[in-house]
Amino acid sequence: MRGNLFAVAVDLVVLTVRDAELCALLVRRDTPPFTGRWGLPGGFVLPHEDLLDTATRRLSEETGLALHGHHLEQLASYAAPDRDPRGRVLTVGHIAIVPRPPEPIAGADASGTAWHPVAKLIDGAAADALLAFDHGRILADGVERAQSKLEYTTLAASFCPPEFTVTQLRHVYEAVWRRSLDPRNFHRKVTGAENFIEPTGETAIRDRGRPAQLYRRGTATLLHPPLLRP
Amino acid sequence: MRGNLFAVAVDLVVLTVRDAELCALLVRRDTPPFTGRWGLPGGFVLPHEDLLDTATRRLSEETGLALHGHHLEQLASYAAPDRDPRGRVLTVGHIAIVPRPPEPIAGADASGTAWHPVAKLIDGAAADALLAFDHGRILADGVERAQSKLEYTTLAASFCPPEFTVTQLRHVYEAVWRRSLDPRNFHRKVTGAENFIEPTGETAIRDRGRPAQLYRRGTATLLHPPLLRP
DNA sequence: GCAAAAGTGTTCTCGGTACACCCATGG
DNA sequence: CCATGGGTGTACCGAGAACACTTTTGC
Repeated sequence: MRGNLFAVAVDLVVLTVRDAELCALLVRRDTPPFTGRWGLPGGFVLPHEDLLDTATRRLSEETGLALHGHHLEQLASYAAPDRDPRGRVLTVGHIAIVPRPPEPIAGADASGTAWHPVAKLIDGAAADALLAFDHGRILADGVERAQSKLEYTTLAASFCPPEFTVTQLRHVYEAVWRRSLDPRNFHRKVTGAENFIEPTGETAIRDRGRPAQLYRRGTATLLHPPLLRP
Repeated sequence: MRGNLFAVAVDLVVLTVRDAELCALLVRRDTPPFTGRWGLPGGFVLPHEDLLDTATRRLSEETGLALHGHHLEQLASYAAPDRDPRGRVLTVGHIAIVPRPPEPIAGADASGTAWHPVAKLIDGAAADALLAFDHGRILADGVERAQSKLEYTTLAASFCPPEFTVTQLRHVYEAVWRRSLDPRNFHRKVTGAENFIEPTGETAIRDRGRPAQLYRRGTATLLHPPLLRP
């Protein structure tokens, strides 16, 4: 068909919120190229796999978390001729959103697998050079996608455990957007949005202050009306 | 590195507005597979090319239009194992926006190259089966992307010639969204948006009615505030 | 009772919609 | 002067921001 062929890989921007910070999962590379540098989890697409199959498989292999209910979507493809010193490799970036997982990461097949706050990886002056390959760019694109999808979809709930409070949900928005929001207006907006979250009837146990109502994810995927960044 | 390699192609959803309809450029295939069927223009990525290079080259080869100022962006990648009967082919879909071009299409290297209204290609019951490969899906994704980008970017101006009237711009919105808009409110919104369009000082010649002010594209790429679909 | 956090009500303002109205041209 | 389309003014309405206020718990 054509003489010039590509290896095709999938890379994952796996995002979660820990301690009020948006974090990405990185693996320390133990083989060339870029040995010793941090990079995105990922791997090559096998003969029978579609792209999301590969992404799902690698996510479970590297985090030990099966993808039940976790959000996973394609981001963009990267294929600059010189992006991999080994030869022509096209990678399809994906973003995955997971609730804060138990630690250490169970079942990970890479020894050096850790969560890193994205702020330092993106804002820094020489941020591009911190990660292997063009993973700094892919990470930045993934974070931007997540930030904008919080506005008009219910993606934020994917960062939360099955049952959560409105305040927890607000902390997700604040961590991803890196802005603080008015708790009172936020409360009204998310409880007013159609099928964004639905009350369980239970309340959360707290050390002090009024107990908060618990909610679970609703059926909506699009937000009407959207929650725009200030 | 890995035994399983892919051919990598680029496919183009080239959009324009003709006679108040959103149209896509299709080519009639004269080689297998899908001989005789319509498909998106596109081609394989050459060894030295990045994805946008291939897209730019194929756009100019198939439409005769150089990409000066035309909008071109990546859409998504498609790599289902059975999407091409010849073997494993990954294609990176792109969308290109062009002003209404002179006809017939000059310099096209494919004899059967024609504009088709997208409505019939997408709405129809068996719309998926009309085009070669998974091009029906790629086209639908491209149209959806264009529709949503009209809301929060200045993309609509890319459908217009260098100088245009507010009414022409409104016809773009109406064709892409397939909704009619209030001409008076539309006028105020687009002339009020920062750096969306700027007046040339000239007026358009009309057969009847008050002459319209001419505008050119402004410097903004994002729309503040956005123009939301009703 | 007091502190702390959840949740509600009220006011102001701004952007969207609907639509009446005026302007500039050809015939 | 009339038809036609370009462009402006205005009144209403709903959503967002700011913030005072009430509720429910632990100590």
